Amino acid sequence: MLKSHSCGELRDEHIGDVVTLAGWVDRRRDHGGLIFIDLRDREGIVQVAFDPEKSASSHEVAGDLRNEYVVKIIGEVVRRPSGTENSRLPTGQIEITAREVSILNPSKTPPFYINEETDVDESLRLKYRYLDLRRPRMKANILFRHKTVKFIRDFLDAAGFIEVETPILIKSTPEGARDYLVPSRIHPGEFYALPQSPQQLKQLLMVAGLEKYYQIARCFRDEDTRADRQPEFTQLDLEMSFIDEEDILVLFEELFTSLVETLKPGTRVKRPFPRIGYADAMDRYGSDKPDLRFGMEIKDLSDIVAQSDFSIFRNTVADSGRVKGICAPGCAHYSRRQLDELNRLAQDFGAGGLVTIALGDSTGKLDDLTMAMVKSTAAKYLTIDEIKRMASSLQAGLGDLLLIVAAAPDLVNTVLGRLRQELGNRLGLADPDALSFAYIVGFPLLRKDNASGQWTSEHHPFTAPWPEDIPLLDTAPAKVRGRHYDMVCNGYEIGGGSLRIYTSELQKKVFRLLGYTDEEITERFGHMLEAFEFGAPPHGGIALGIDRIVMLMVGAETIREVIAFPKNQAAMDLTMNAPSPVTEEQLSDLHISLREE
RNA sequence: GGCCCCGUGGUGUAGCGGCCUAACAUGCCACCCUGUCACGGUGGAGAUCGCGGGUUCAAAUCCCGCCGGGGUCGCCA
Repeated sequence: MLKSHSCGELRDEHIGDVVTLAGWVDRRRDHGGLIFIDLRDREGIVQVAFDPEKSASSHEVAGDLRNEYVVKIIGEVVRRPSGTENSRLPTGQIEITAREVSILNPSKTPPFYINEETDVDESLRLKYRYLDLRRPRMKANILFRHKTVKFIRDFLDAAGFIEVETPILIKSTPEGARDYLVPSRIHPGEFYALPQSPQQLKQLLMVAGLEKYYQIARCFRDEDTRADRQPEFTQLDLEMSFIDEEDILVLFEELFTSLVETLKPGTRVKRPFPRIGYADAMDRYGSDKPDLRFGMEIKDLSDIVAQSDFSIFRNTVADSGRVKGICAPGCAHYSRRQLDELNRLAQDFGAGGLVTIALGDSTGKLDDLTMAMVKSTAAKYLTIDEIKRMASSLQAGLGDLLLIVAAAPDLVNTVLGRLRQELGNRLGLADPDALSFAYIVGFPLLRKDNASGQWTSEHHPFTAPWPEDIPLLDTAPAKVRGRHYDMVCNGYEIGGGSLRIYTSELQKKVFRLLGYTDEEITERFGHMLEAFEFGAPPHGGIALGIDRIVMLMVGAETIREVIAFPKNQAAMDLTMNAPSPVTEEQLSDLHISLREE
C-alpha cells in the first residue's frame, strides 16, 4: 500500500505518529507563508499543514497543488493549536504536519464541483460519472447501497437461504416486457434474451430441491425509462418451497423492519405492515401502490348526489358511473388560478373535469357552514344539505376544499388517486422520515387486454389461483383471484411475488386460458411443464427492487442516484457512450445485416 | 408516439422587447498574505444567450421548426 492510514480514520490517539497518506486534494488554502490542504480519500478528510520552516521543499510543492491532484504525503499527526480545532470534521482535533509530499498525478480542473453540493446538469454528471461519484452525496449513496445488500445477504444466509447465480443468456419469450436480445454466432438467426427476471430458473431450482434460494439478480427490460425504472436494474429475487403466503410476508416484514432499524435508525416504520385488498386499495386510494404516509382517502359520494339537481352528478350515477371525492385540508382559499390548474390536472389524468367546493375561509364546525360561505361553480345546483353530507363523508371542515370527480368507476378512482398523490406532495402531508410499507393482496389473476380482448396475466402465468377460485377458471375468469402479493412503500411498488402453480395440469389450463395453442405451450414452456412432472414441490417467492428501496432509504428522487453507472432517459450510457455502432465484421460473424429503415 | 418543463461564460443562476458593450456567485489564471478550514485581498481572462427561420426600427427576451436534457401517459408478463 502507498499509504499507512486512511485520511478519515485519524484521531487524537494517532498524535505523534508519522503517517503516510494518499488521496485527492479536496481544497487548498494558501496563506503565502503557510499552506493548508484538505486531503480526501474514501474514508474522509484530514487537514495537512505545509509550514516552510518544517519542510521548505514540501511547502514549495504544495504551492503547485490544485483541486483533485492525487498526492502522497508523509507527515506527523499533531494536535491542532488551541482554538483552531474544527468541530465540523471528525478529524478536526488533529492535522498532519507535512514532511514530504509527492504528486502522484495532476488533474485537469474538473467540469463541476467535487467539494460542493450544487445541482449540475445530469448529462454532464453522467458523462463524468467517475467524478460525480467522488462527490459526498453519491459516495454515501453507493456506500449505503453496499450496506443494504450486505445486510440482506447476511440476513438471508442466517435464515438458511443459499445464493445461486442464474444465467444472463437465456431464452426469449414474447410475453411480458420487450426482451433485450443477443444474437448467436454459432446458431445463425437465433437469439438469446437477457432475463427480465430469473422467474423460471428459480422455480426450477425449487424443483431441484434447493428449498430456499435467493439472488441479487440483474434484470433487463427493453421498455421506456422513468425516474424509478432503468433498462437494467437489480432485484432481490427469492423463492421457497413448502410455504404459504404467510411465510413470505412475515419473512419480508422482518427483513425490512430490521434493515431499516439497522441502517436508518430513527425512520418511522409501522408494524405489522398493513395488508390491503387490491379492490380496497383502488377504492380508497385510487392506486395499487398507495402512499400510506397520509390519509386523504377517496370517498364514494354517489348516493348523496344521485338525485341532485346537478345533472353531471345525477347523470353519471344513472349511467352506472360513480361520483367520488377527496378533501384537500386547508385549501379553501385556493385562487381561481390554482383551481384551474387542479382542473387541468384532472383532465390530463383522463377526467372530463373536476368539481371543487371550497368550504369557507375560516375554521370552525361544519354545522356552521352556510351557502354564502361556499365557493363552487356547482354551488347553484347543489343544496347546502348535499354539500354538508359530502363534506361530512369526506371528514372535511371549514377551510377545506373538496375535489369531486364524476366518471366511470375505474377512471374516477385513478384520477382521484393521482390528485391525492399530487396534493399530498404539494401540501407536504407525507412524513419524509417515514417508510410506510404495506402489502397489497387479492389481485385478480387475469385481466382482459384492452386492444386484443385476450386474457393476460395480471402478474405472470405461473401465479397460482386461489384454490377456491379454481372452478371459476372455466366459468368466470375475471373473478379468479391470484395468490399474488405486492409490497409497496411510500407510493412505490417495491416488490411483488406469488405462490406458484406447481402441477403440469393446472399450468396448462392457465396457458390455454391465456390463448396459447398446445404447440406454443410445448415450444415455450415445455421445460417447465415437464419439470412439474418430476415431483415439483409447492413453492412461491418474491422479487424486490433493490434500486427503489435504496432510493427510498436515502431519500433520492430517482434510482439513478443509487446506481453507479445508470442510463439516461434515452437508455444511453453517457460514460461509455453505449449503445454504439459495431463493425461490419462483427455483424457478419453474427449473420446479421441491418435493415433499411 | 402524445403531453408538460428546462437549455445564458467551466459550474450554478439573474435578466423575459430598447437601460445588455449581458449581471451575480463560484471556478480558473497572476500577484499578495504564517492558523485557515466555503480562508482573505488586488487584478485578469472567460458567453456571438442550444441550432435554424420568422415577427419587429430593435430579440437572450415574442412566434414557428429542429436538436439536447428531464418528468409523465402509453409501455413495464
